This record gives sequence, structure tokens and C-alpha cells, in this order.
Amino acid sequence: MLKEERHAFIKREIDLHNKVLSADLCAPLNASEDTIRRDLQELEKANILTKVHGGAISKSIQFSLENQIFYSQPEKTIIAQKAVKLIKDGMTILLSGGTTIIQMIKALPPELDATFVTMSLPTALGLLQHPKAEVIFIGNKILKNARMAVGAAAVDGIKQINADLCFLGINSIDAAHGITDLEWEIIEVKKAMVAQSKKVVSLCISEKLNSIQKLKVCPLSALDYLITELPNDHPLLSRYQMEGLTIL
Amino acid sequence: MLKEERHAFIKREIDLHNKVLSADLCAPLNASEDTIRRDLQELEKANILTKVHGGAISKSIQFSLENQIFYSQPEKTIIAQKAVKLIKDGMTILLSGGTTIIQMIKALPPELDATFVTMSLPTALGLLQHPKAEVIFIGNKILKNARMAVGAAAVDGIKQINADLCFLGINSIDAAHGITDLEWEIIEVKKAMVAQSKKVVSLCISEKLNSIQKLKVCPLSALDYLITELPNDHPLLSRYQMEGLTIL
DNA sequence: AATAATTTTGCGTAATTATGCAGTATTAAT
DNA sequence: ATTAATACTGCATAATTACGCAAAATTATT
Repeated sequence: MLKEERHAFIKREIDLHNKVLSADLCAPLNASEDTIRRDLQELEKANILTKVHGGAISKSIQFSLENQIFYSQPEKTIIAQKAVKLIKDGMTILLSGGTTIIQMIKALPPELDATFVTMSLPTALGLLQHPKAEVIFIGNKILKNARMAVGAAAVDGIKQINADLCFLGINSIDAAHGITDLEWEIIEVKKAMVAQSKKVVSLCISEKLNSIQKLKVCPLSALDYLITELPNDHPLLSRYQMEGLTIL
Repeated sequence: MLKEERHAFIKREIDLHNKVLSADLCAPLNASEDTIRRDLQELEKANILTKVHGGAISKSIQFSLENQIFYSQPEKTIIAQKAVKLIKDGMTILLSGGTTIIQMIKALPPELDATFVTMSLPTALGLLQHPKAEVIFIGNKILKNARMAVGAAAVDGIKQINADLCFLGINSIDAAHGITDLEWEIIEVKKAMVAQSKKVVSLCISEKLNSIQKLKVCPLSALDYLITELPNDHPLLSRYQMEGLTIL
């Protein structure tokens, strides 16, 4: 791995969490603590971060007292960690939009070599940071609040794809009603995504479990995995397990 | 294998993965490390990549956020002000990528009601900030360096459009050679954009006037307007005026 | 087609850079 | 004050690069 790649990784980590621990960087970067420390020294000299005992912190945040920013949404990070384990080299993967998906992208191992297909602009932009990922954007009219492409041409585009996995960021899921959402145009797209994937993974923070909205995307039977931040034997999840979902 | 072929291979590799290792290039290119290193040096001099110890990395990725966005160039603001005056309600407008175009988007009057079509992810994301603009994204495989969609499907998508105006962020323009660019895939897209538009506007900071690159997008005769930060009677521009361009 | 001029390439060697390790010093926390 | 974790120093090793030069290939010229 090139030194600059490590630096890029560290920068991204700092942007993301506003801090890093040297020890935590060794494994993903496959380098000794000495090397990491030297990296941090260089980045400090370049005014990119502030080195502290045990790691480094963001320059922009060092005087701010709001420690909340440090912990961006721990639930979503947990979900992201579980989700990336499903992805293997060579796969073709459909991704929706949403902050949970963005977290997942950030958790992708840098060596992963896979193809990602999405209609979400932020998702696509996030994927570009990944060194190896091939990114396909299915375009058409962009729905502003969702920042994703919708409409007939987008749906047709999805139908060209045969994906191994589909990751859906979920607004509402319920044992009886399956996945539901608010906007007709988004439903159309999500339906197509589900239809074109061998396995469907739904990512969902627990507070959205057992909620229902007006429009139906798909029944539970169309799903294969459900990932939340909860341990997989949590009582809230048993209902979904009984319906045949694999809980991670 | 010809030098140009090696260069093309290296560029493609950088676009794909955002980095290359010198050692990894020897085998496929059938050349010694010395030759590879010299290739990388040349490509660096041509502003195509950044050489680092052990290989090279993509130019666009390394500055992705921090450097470029914060220091917006005043020339580009001037260009943007001139450019938006051409846009009227109800128009359909094709936009390329690049920082100049981003500036122009920021300068769009909020009451403007027009349709924008683009293949550039940052451009699309910028347009979403606008209250009224309708945004169409022409998708396909995303070229990482340029952060835009390229390839046959993207070109086909553009051919569905009949635009009133096309704004091109320009890398190189020259009175004799017209607009030229570096990458084949980008050329293809820009050609299609020019072909589908009633009027073509080229945005170009003056330092890029009278420069030439390897691949041709279109001759000057295909252009209608040229916008730079210079006053329209500046001697650098007279040559273009003589060729029939309207200088703003 | 032959020849000259120029460019490109590969190799040996020396210099530089990157990395990891061992031992020691420093820091932070209890 | 004790202890564990982290940081620094110097050094060894390996990898990468720079340089000079000669062979090979390409281009231009006659």
C-alpha cells in the first residue's frame, strides 16, 4: 500500500470521526505503529491534523467543546460493520441512498474489488472515494429531496442489472406489511432493485422497526437479511426471524 | 509496445483505481521499471497524475474536497456571472463538469425555472441546491477522475436530449485546433453534448486559452460563445472573435 | 533503401526513501 | 508512585529512485 493511500485513509477517517487512534489504524492499513506515527507526523506538518498522545484529532474540531460530533451515529456504524461482511470480491451490488448506506460505504475495506450500482447521488459520490470500486450510476430525473434518480428510465436501467446483493436503507419495516415508504417514485425504484437482486439486505436502525407508511415496497418474503444495531437474539427481532429473515 | 499505448494503459488504470504501483505495470506493459518511472514522470508533467514513491495516484482524488472547494478562484466567479445571463426560463440546458460550472450553478438566480441535464455528479449535486431547477442525470459507468458518467449508454442518453444551450467547462482551446481534451471517454461525451445543443457556450479561464491537447472535441465553428474572465476586447480574444465566436 | 540523427530503453551502481525492530524515555491514568 | 501504553532514537533492511551510459529502436534525411 502506498504511503499516500494511508494518508488518504487517515484523512478520511479524521473527516469522518474527527479523531483516530494510532492502534486502530495498524490493522486496516497493514502497517506497524511506527509507520502510522510517522504518517501522523507528516500529516501534522502538512497542517491536516493535530497529533495527540495515542492518535490524532481533527484541526477544525480541536477547540470545539461539542463532543457529540465525535460520535456520529454509533448505531449506523454498527450496522455498517455488519453489512460490509456480506460483500465479496467480484460481486455486483445495488445500493439505495440514505445515511446508513453512506456509513456502509465508508466501512468498505479498501482492497474490495466489486461493482456498485446506484441511483443515489450522495451514494455515488461516496463510492468514488473507494480505490477499487467500479461505480455505475443509473440516471434520469433527479428527485430533489431524496437526491436520487427516479422515473421510468431509471427503472428500466435497473432492469438491465443482475445484482448479487441489494442493500436497502429502510424508512419503515413491519412484520405484517413488509417494507413501506412515502413517495411513489421511490417505491417504483426500490421495487425494481429488489426484483433484480439475488439477495436483498435491509439496513434499519431499531427505532424504525415496526413502523408503517402509506406505500408498499415489498413484503418481508422478498427480503433475505435484516441488519440492525441490535444483537441478533434481541426480542424485537424474533418476529422477523420467524418470517424467515436472516438477522445479522 | 508503443509509448503512447503504455501511457493510455496507465491513464486507464488510474481512472479505474485512482492509483498504480510502478512494479505492477512492468509485467502487463512488458517494460522495465525505469521505463515505467519515466512514463510516470512524463504523465506527471502533463498534469495527468501525481507521482509518488512507489507509483502514482490520481490527481483529482487527492484534492477532492479540502483544497479546491474552499479557495474558489475569483476569475471563475466573473465567468459565472457572465454565463448565467444566457439562461432564460423554460430552457433545457446541458452542463459538463468542472469547477467553473459549479461556480456558475451557484450564480443561478433563484427564480430561474429551467431544466438542467448533466453527467457530472458534482454538478448534479450542486443543482439540487437550486429551488426550482429540474435536474436530469444521464447515468452510466462513472469515471472516477472526472466524476462523470461516460460510455455508450451515457452518449445514447445525451442523444435523447434537445438542448437550447450547452455549457462546457474547457481544458484547452485554441483557434486552430478548437476544443481539445485528454481522455477519450470524456471526448465522446462532450461531442454528443455539442451535437445536441442549439447553442454551445465554452467557459474558459484565460490561462487555458491557446493550449492544445491530444484529442479533439470540436472545432471552433461548433461553438457560439466564449466566456473568459477578460474584458471582451482583450487582445487574447480577438483571434476567437474573428473566427465568429461571440465573446462575453 | 541506406544512413544519420534522435529518441527510447535497459542495466549497473549509488543514493535516497520507507519501514520495522529493539531498547529507552515519556506520558497518562490510577 | 506504579504501571501500562505510547513515543522517540538509532539502526538494519528492503524497496524505490536517480544517474550515466550504451544498445536498440524510431524518425528524418539523403
